Amino acid sequence: MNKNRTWCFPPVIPRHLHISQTRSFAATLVEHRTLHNPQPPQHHHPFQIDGSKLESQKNHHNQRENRSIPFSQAQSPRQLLISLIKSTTQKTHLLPIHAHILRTSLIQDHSVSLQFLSRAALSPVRDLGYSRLFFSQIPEPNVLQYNTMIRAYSMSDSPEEGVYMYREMRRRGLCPDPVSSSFALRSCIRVSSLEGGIQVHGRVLRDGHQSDSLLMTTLMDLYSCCERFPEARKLFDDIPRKDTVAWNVLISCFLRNKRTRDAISLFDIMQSETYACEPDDVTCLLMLQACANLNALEFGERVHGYMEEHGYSGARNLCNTLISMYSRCGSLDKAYGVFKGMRDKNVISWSAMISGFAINGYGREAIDAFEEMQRMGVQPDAQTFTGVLSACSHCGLVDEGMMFFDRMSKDFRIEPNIHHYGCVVDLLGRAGMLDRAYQLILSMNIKPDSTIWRTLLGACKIHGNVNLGERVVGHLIELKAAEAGDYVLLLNIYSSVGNWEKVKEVRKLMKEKAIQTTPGCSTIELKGIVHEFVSDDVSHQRKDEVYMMLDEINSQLKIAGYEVEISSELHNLGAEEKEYVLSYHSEKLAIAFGILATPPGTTIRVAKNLRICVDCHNFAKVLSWAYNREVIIRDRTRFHHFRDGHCSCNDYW
DNA sequence: CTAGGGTTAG
Repeated sequence: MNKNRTWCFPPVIPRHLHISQTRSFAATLVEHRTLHNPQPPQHHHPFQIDGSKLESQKNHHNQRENRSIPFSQAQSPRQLLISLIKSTTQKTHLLPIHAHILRTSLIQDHSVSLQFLSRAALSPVRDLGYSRLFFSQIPEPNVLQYNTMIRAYSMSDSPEEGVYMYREMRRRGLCPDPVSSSFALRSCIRVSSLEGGIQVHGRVLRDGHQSDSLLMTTLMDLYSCCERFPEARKLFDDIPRKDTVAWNVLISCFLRNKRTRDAISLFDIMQSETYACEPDDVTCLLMLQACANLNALEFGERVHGYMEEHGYSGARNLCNTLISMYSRCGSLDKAYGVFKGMRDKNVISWSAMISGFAINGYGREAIDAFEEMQRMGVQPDAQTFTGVLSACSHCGLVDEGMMFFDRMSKDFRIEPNIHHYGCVVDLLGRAGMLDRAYQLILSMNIKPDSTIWRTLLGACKIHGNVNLGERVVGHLIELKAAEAGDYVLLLNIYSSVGNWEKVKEVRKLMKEKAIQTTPGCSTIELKGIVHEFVSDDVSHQRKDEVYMMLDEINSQLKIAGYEVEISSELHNLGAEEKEYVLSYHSEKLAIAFGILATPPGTTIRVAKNLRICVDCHNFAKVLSWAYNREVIIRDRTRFHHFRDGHCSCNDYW
């Protein structure tokens, strides 16, 4: 309870403190405490008026002579020195104490030096060089003092020093306790050193600390950060009594390893009778992230409900995650509802809302929100601009986008990062200004990454620019980052201009390099369960019905005027073959399943891992009109809201 | 005589 109590002002520290003076100093502190203790009540509280600190300090000293200190509250000078150290917040206040400790040999007092060390090494002072100096003056540092140093290093810019100190304490014959190992592991995680972590793990086992659940969760974190999920899982299974945090760590392991569906399933498993573990706010946060990845709107709503029941729905970080989840699930109105209901919106809230508008195709609203946030006195940061610029690129607002890009560094002093450049390249590329986009990439003072080249390649595909497309693929190959999708894009560029020779060449190249194409995969959620389809999928339990339904839809849509779009996704197959391949794209299977399994009129929400193709885009457009269904498809980069034969996006027509 | 450790937002 008293942990949070702080002094109203930092006690004045005498320049040259001698041990004889410590007593009066101590008396000051005791008095200080009695003054601020609500019991017994003071008839006159000197600190109630703001800005009168100096004045009250004077009163305080004047009153000292008259005020008697109750004997029971008097403490030893040593303990008071510790309290004094604990209450310091600045390095300048530590210096005279340091001198005093050295002069009086109190440095040998482990408790005193530990307190001093943790003040100097951890926040708010956090001076590593200084604490290192102090540490070297301690004659025989003990485990706790080492731990403090390791902890400080693990949070610093040179975490590897933490591991070094961990080894050093062993050399000095000290046996690290679980806490030492846990801090050393943090250091390993920071530098993602799996070998270092495994060594610490080995020591942990030899020291017999394998039943320490806090240490085990840190180890899980290590393995999951180093992409060793099975090891992390094994550790979790061996924890005898798993608390909520242990579950949370497991969930975050699943999320980090892209096993989103498994992460979601843990929400119910942890609450089951076997484990009887209550999800907390962090669990909810992780669940919402999982929902956003999976487009699992219904499950997200369930988590939202759980949050409301358990009183977490007011937390700002959770609301921000809710905004992101709802908008990334294509439910912009719900996202906006949460946003509007928030009392204290920060940059993150505003940016989340702006990005939400952006991916759902509401460019104007995104820009309005950007203006509004500044009126509310919230300063945009780098990520806010990512949202604004992507809004402009998705909605084809070229002039506005360029203006924001310009103002970003000029008015807001934010240097463009790779994401900003990516948005602008996309913006220029879509608008057909391919050369300008190319020049922009060449002029960046950051090294272009594969994503940015891929963006330009996509624009080359839209505008059928063979020359630049080839150059861009060259850059990707140079970066050793060329993926299957890039070759497919190049292939499509060639076929869109009918260059079959080149198409053949690329195909051969892909075969030689044994490049595996990523299978298209679409998901649709029904009653909280996420169903997954890949092209030509035959694994779904209702596949026969789904295929039959798809055939029926195809014949209905043909009547409505839909034609299989052959010209742009041309591979040099026969026309019939082409039609066959295209008709079982994963998103079509998912949509067919949606029509099959939901009552008429229900909105169909599908998420796809790749970009939607022109044919499927047409398919969805006609279907939204013919079947009178709203269809919302989330592809790799954005949402397509289909209604009455139209789409919210301007990518295809 | 007591000290210190785990998950988490756009």
